[in-house]
Amino acid sequence: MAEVGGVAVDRLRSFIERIERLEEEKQALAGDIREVYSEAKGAGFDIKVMRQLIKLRKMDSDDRSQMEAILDTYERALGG
Amino acid sequence: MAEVGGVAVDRLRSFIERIERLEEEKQALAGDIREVYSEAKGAGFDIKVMRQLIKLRKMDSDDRSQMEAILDTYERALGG
Amino acid sequence: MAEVGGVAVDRLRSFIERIERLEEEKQALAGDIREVYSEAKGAGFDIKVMRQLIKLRKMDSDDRSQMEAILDTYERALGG
Amino acid sequence: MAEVGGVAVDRLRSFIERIERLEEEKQALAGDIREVYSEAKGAGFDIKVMRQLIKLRKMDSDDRSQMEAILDTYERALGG
DNA sequence: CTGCCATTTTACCGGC
DNA sequence: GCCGGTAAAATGGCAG
Repeated sequence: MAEVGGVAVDRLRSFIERIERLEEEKQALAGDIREVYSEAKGAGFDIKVMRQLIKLRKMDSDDRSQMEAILDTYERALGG
Repeated sequence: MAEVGGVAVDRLRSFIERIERLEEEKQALAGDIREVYSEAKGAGFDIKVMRQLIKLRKMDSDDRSQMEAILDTYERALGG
Repeated sequence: MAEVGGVAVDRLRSFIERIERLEEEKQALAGDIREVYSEAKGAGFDIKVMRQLIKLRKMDSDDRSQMEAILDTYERALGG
Repeated sequence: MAEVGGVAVDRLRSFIERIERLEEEKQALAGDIREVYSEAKGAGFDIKVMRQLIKLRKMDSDDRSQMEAILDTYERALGG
């Protein structure tokens, strides 16, 4: 029964299990993050503000990456 | 036939047609945008760079909005 | 800096501003669409099902056998 | 500025950095998952169908009548 | 035709 | 417990 309707069942199962394992780990991390927020809230911080700050910091680093990408493109264009 | 299975058919149809009309207009604008890019390309500009520039400008304005949101939140928190 | 690369900078700026203007309008329409969905939701319709209906209507001459999927969804929606 | 609001700023920074670190790890896992899908695609599997399978397996005791939808999709996939 | 990017859709989380 | 908004996933479209 290695093939059903032309599908390599074992291979498929293997891929799916790898993905499921990784998603479990991902969910665990999501849980950890929630805990940290919760802990911060307990320490008197405002979760909403924290999320906003983190978002802003991420935006800034995205800005920097984007700027670098543009410079790269320019360099390549001038070099070519 | 104003109701089928408890569904107000005419009302539903009306909503759907409004949405479809708006989406048509949206698609028309997407077409306009593509034309401008195309025109710019014809004038010798690099579309990829243009997209990057526009993205960066948008990020900057998002940054500003986000910063304002944080200040708002702080103000509300301090005022409360 | 109006003269870097000849008059190109001004030309580029003009293209970019045209695009940004068009994208603003596009976003405004997206907002209008969201509002209609919201209104429909308030009138008791199932937004998810509406989206599928609209998608189907767009297919038209395309593979209409997907209608089965919509019907299934309806059944589920009506049954729930 | 370490003393604004007492020691609070440093405490806040610590929480935020913990969260950012965890989110980085989460993103890394998301990347791993994408790679597995990509590998599966290279092996000839249909990613869209795989996603649905995984979704179904997660439901388990939940409304399993959705299995019909998956089966429909399979039929369509096998037919195409 | 393939990979990448934007948009759209779904799912989650905090607030009320 | 529900709703609204916000972040993640997934699909579709465009450029190369």
